Amino acid sequence: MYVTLSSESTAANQTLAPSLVFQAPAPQQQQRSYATGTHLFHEGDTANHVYEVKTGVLRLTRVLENGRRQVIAFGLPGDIIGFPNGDAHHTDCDVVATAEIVAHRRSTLETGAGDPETHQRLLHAALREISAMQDHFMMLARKSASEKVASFLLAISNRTGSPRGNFTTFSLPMSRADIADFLGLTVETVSRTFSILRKDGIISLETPQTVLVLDMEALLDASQTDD
Amino acid sequence: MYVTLSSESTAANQTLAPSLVFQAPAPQQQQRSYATGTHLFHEGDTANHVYEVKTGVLRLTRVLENGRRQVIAFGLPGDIIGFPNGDAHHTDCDVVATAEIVAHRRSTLETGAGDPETHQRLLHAALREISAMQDHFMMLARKSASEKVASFLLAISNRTGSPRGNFTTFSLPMSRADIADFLGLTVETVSRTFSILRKDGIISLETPQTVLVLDMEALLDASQTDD
DNA sequence: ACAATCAGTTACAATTTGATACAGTGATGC
DNA sequence: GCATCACTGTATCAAATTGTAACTGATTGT
Repeated sequence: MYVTLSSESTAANQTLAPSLVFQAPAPQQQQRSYATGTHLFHEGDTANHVYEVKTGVLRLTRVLENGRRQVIAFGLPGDIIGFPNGDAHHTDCDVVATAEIVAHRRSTLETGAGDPETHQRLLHAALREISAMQDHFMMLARKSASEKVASFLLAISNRTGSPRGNFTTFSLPMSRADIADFLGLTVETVSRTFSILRKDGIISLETPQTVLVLDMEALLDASQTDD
Repeated sequence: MYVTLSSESTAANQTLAPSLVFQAPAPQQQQRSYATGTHLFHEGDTANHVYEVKTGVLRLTRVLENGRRQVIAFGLPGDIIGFPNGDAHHTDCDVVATAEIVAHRRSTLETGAGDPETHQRLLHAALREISAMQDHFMMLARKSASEKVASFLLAISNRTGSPRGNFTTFSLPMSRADIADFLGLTVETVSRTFSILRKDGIISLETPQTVLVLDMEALLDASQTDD
């Protein structure tokens, strides 16, 4: 049981989707490029595909009536996103940094028909997603602001960082507001925490969007124990 | 991308599970009863089954080294829990209130072999799980303490409540500490918030574990807008 | 019967985070 | 060139939540 926002049931007693019609073996799925700002789908759209990110960055968001927004996840290279609930997407999805994406038919996820190997791959991606989200729960609920920001930088660094001398550098294509809405903080708090990390000599910002990690060990500490 | 606690990859580039050996059609899965306090599995255990809750309440938890604990979810009747990541469970699972449970083989989730209908049902449960967890993100990150507690009571009420005159009543088999660790609060804050709801005439506690909702409308308001 | 323990509750102080306001910077457009 | 706008960073103050500690009532064991 989770505390869902609407009253829609999360129980297992909902009706099964009608079995899908047979489809001819899928042609080789093609990779397409999407520019920054492009919407891949909106909340409520019929979900025809799940998306595999090859390069670039996507952003999954949900918005409440009162304007409160949550960035559910960022889609980095290697991620598969857009898992549907029933027939519909339940988040919005935008491109944050120009992305190369492979779209897989939803039927490939739901039935093995035509491409059992990809079916398995997508199924396992969904299970891995559940596991990763469970970890993220702990982060949202049990970490302080500075731990959250440090953890975030560490995660991006591990996924997209490249070495520069003894240091590691990476870009943050998303805005401070996106980071705040992802971590459950305000922009001010995110900004404050970046400043502290700079003053402590742990990171350096070449531009607001370019991070240089000066002391990876300290960043790791900061992600686990509060200062 | 999520901010996972360890550095384990959440990317899609991990190796595929070896294809599973053929299994004879599953015999009718039997329902078993588990007493309060029983452990269904621990973090790291090999995952052989996923569990469908028929009656009772389960609790999924993760613990950090420093003692911080997160209750990931409660398993209420209708829920399917214990989705594995790779071969292993990534949470602990305990019985909070004596439960009747049907165990489904993991292979039924991962391959359709033997029981394609249950395979579909489990797959859809996993996708519904992802959606429900995304909603829960917003709750953990963007709701105040009182909104969280009200939302929680509302969710339990909707799932397990029974009418008593014009009111609704239900039991809370989990401790205040469990509720706090589920909502990302402290026990004191949970307790305080219960008291406020009582003083406002929204709920009444016959015992600390038995809730009577006196004003469902007000509880719904409290779950969405802070007082 | 009595002490010990534990869950829950309450009060108060301490701390963190959020809200507000404002300044600096770079991009865009007229 | 200059105004405008979006984004970022900083400081100050207010509000919410946590931490600490004390207290209650129920339960357990001796």
